[in-house]
Amino acid sequence: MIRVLIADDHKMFVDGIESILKPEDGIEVVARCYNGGQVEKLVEEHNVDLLLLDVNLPGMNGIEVCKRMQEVKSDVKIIAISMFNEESYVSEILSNGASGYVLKNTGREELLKAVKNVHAGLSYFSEEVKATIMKGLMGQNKKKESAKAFFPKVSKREKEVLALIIDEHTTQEIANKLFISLKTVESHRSSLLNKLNARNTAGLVRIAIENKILAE
Amino acid sequence: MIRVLIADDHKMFVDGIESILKPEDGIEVVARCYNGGQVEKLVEEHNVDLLLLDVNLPGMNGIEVCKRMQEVKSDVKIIAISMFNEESYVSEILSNGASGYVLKNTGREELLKAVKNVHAGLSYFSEEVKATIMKGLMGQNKKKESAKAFFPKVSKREKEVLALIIDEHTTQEIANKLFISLKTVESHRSSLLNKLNARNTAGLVRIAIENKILAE
DNA sequence: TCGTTTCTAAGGGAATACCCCTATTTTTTA
DNA sequence: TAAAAAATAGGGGTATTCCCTTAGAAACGA
Repeated sequence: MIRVLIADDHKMFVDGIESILKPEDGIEVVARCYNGGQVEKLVEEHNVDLLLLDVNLPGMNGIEVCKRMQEVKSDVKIIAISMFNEESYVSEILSNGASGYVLKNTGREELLKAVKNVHAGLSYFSEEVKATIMKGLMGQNKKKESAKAFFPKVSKREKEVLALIIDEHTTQEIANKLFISLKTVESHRSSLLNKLNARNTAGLVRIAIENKILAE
Repeated sequence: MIRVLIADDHKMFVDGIESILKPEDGIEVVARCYNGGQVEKLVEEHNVDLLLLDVNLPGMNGIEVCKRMQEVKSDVKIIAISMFNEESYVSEILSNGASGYVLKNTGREELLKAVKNVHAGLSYFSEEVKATIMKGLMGQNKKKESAKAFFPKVSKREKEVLALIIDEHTTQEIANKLFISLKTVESHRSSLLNKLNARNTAGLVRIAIENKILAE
């Protein structure tokens, strides 16, 4: 018997899910709630196996609930449900412990399949959700390039120096490693500060990492 | 007519793809090659619309070829083909311009669908590939946590100081902002260097960002 | 309440980074 | 082939970080 808790602030929707799951053998809806804060308590009280969790809950949202569940009761499986097919929601909640993600326009058969799959230790995602993620993956590069363009290009030697700075080497150590003078390395550091618009080493490292300067 | 170039170092495999595509109306294999270096030249010479590209090519690998194509001929569509359903390969090549990713065990119908979809401006991925990516998304969190555990916990005040360091403030500026003495901030810096096992500011910033110390 | 951690702070000194300037040689690119 | 960019390097000085040691007060957990 799969013991299910439904958490969604739209009552009509909770009823809808329940009416789909109720006739099914082997599935029992043991509780329902309309905000995130109650989830933890109900999971304990009703010995819940699987949580159908709305991503956009009032109060404590779905992502926070997921994190909390991982900490206190990581054996409860979670399927995220959402109105929105948003890449950021999907990746956020999946990396915080959800095993499935279905959209609210999902039909009866698909929902049942999701519940059974996830309970069996597998994962389940709507086709649309998978498509969104793949699309996001493809888009990644373009955003980077537009952001990158704000910096004058960093030369090959500068990148070498930058890499060694990030790797915690001092100017003297860098000079020794590259067989050049201390003053030359200082020169490169100075250019880097200018080009990346940094005030000091801390900024240099942060900007270099955030903009993946070394990965070009 | 879709003008196709096949790039794969296994001749038998190239022949296989060609035999699938050849009988098809509207598709023509205009060239084939067995290493990455030749791709650019052949694409120009044969006015190629779509490139079927092996990810693991000798010499210049598929990912590099993709990057190059985006720079010099971004209207050529690319479908990546690979023996391996590896998350890193998939995300890498997709963020570098490929519109599809199919595995080498893909059947005739699926390959044709991929070619037609991608040529029409859509994308195409094998089911197994989509599953791999989703699985990868789910796994992200666990790795982070295990890495985090290696550090002693950073106190609240230390995090404030760390944040300001990363934001390019000097010790004096931080002291002023937090209404504490210069020496106190130095003390916090010193503890941070110890706790995060860093040699200097550069390391502090890198380690803090890589391990998302401030996001806890 | 008692130990532990955290936050606070200091002196003093060595090491490192940052800034200004200039300048030659090599490499790249238009 | 001339101009531009990159790599090299110096002098001289200031600012900042880093290291060592010590230590009181506050907050916190058991």
